[in-house]
Amino acid sequence: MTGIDDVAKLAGVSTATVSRALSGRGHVAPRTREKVAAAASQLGYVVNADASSLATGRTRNVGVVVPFLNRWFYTSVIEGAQRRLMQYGYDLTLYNLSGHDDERSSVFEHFLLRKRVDAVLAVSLELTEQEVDSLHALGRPLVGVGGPIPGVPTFSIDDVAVTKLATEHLLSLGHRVIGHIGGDVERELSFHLPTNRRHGYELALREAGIEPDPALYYPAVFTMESGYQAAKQLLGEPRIRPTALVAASDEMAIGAMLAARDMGLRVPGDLSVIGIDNHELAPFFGLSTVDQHPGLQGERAVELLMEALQPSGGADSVPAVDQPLPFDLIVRDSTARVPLQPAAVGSAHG
Amino acid sequence: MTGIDDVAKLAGVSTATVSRALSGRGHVAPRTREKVAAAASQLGYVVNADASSLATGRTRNVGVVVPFLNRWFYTSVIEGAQRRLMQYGYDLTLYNLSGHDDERSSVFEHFLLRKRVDAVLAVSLELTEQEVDSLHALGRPLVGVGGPIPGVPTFSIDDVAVTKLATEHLLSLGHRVIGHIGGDVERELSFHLPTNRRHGYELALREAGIEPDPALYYPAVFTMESGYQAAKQLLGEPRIRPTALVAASDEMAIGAMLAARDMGLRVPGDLSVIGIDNHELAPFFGLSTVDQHPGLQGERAVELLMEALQPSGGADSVPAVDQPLPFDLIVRDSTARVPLQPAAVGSAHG
DNA sequence: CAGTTGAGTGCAAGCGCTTGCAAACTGGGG
DNA sequence: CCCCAGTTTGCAAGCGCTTGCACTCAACTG
Repeated sequence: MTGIDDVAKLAGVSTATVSRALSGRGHVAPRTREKVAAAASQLGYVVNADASSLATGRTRNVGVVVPFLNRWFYTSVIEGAQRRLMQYGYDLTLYNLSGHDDERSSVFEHFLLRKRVDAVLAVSLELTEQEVDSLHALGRPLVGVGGPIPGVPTFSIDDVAVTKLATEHLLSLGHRVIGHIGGDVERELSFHLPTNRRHGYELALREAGIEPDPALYYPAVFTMESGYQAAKQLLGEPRIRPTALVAASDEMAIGAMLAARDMGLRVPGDLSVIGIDNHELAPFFGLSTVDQHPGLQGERAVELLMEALQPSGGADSVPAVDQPLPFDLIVRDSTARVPLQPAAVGSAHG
Repeated sequence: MTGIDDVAKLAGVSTATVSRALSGRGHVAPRTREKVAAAASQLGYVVNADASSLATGRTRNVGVVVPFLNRWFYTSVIEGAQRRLMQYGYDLTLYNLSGHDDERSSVFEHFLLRKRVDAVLAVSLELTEQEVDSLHALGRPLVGVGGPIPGVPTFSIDDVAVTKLATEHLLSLGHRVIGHIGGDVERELSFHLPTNRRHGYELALREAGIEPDPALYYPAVFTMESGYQAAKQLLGEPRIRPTALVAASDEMAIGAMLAARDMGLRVPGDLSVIGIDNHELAPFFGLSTVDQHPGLQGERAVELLMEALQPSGGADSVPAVDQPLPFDLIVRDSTARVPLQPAAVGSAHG
């Protein structure tokens, strides 16, 4: 393995100069820099990350912790984060918490704390105060995505506003009986997201002068199948028949569309459906939705992390507040004007 | 930050003993070991990974390289790999190649080569000889998953056999006119996978005495939407009407099921559909498929990597051959006996 | 022209851990 | 009681890089 000494020898300078020339730190004469660069590339020299880390205390590596991996949202965030990290010359070490609880503590105690990473990005994780403290104790910046964490700078979309927007879209199309398929509050994984989304739905209704009917809400678990079943319940109820459904995620919304179809309802002819996410399948199903740009969330989080890693200011240079992220209504084919009531058909056409 | 010296002082021994006691290498008296362990946990000491790596040359970190992240197969492999790595006490550094080509060379030149990882797991990647060489030059074991790489130990499923099995399932149900939705050969990303799967399909037919009809094949790109469109083409052709479809992936198969439904065909009443993967959505859609256990693939790959990392034997201790992986036919609701021909209905019931 | 400044470079002391070597100790056999 | 083999421990030399400090030298300043 070629080391810095080999390069120094070939370039006819000291290792100190090689280090400075290659890292760009300190003063090096342009000609010297060229000589060093030439020698390095001739030898195929790449700096040993461990030695460098040991000497500097910086690893150029950030840890990304996710509660699940096999979900579109998380992989999108990771992808965005990775894209940016690579531009900054950083590696990404992945910690996946899916599985048992002991895996979680294991991650925190043995992996993250080993000084392996310069910073940590927590995706949709509600960290305990203790976990936040242990991370802070290491002097490692920590940024969250997907929801607010007390004492930690985070990025998240305003779940209330997002669902409110989706619901308002339906209201603007004339819908008045709007159902909601939301996350099961009992098993809220993160940030009261299901609750917030339900609040947004109810808020929009109330502002439109409609009192939310509990019978129009059905809990589900953020999967297509669960959305399917929830929709069947909601649509099968003969006493209250919604003309539109807002689902707390696109996967649930797609499940609802399939359920509607299986029940002989046309979307959007008989039923409008809107989701939240802009999942990769949304275009295929023609699903109207609210895009929450998860890739962007990852990118922004990394940018903040990099800022916090600047020596100027230190870990406290970024305020520990939650920053709202943009979201956009995307109207496709699953939402339309409210169907004319049977009774009204004649008059409308007459 | 507490270091090994602090622990040594507290335990009343030398740093050498602490190191040996904590790592389990070398002889340490049981009582000493206990004292050290107590001291370490009292101080919350965790070994500095960089220093340890520098001293030993081992990083306890493996690099996992994937061509895409946002695909069920890849995340499943990663999840499996991560699970095992964590058990071995290893970290997983993720390199995602999706995006531009320069990202790919960047990964190889600047990231992987920085001695950051002890070993590399390449998922569904056709590496160039040069890339393999540069990895080998580092003395880092390399294992592949998802297809054979010359000179590299790999795990992969036998794509020919898998599709053959799926097709034979259909044949055993009496189907004789079976269509195939396969990957587009023009844009084969990895390992001639689409071609192999098509071969398996054709092989099964030939063994059953049926000559494959090119008109029954339609290329697609492994997405639900693409499968949907391919199925529409295949099913819309009035001259040859398949009674069954084998798709090279579950996502395409699901797209095909939706297409069939949109065309007024019942699955499996009028059309049987089978996919390959056992995608997480397969159960919901009742899709018959062939499970290829991607999580297991990741786990097995890690096990092989760990074996190759054993000092006994070195990087050459594992033979550079492709090992086949198990796969299982999973019959759900999308496949059934071939529908009785209209002409045969009377006679059958008569 | 002496004094000041700053660029450019090298020396060498770490960074925190591992491990070869040797010393110290233990116990059993002759 | 001495010697030998085996066990337990400590010393100290790295691992490959970074960087404070000191030095040289050229370009300015007044």
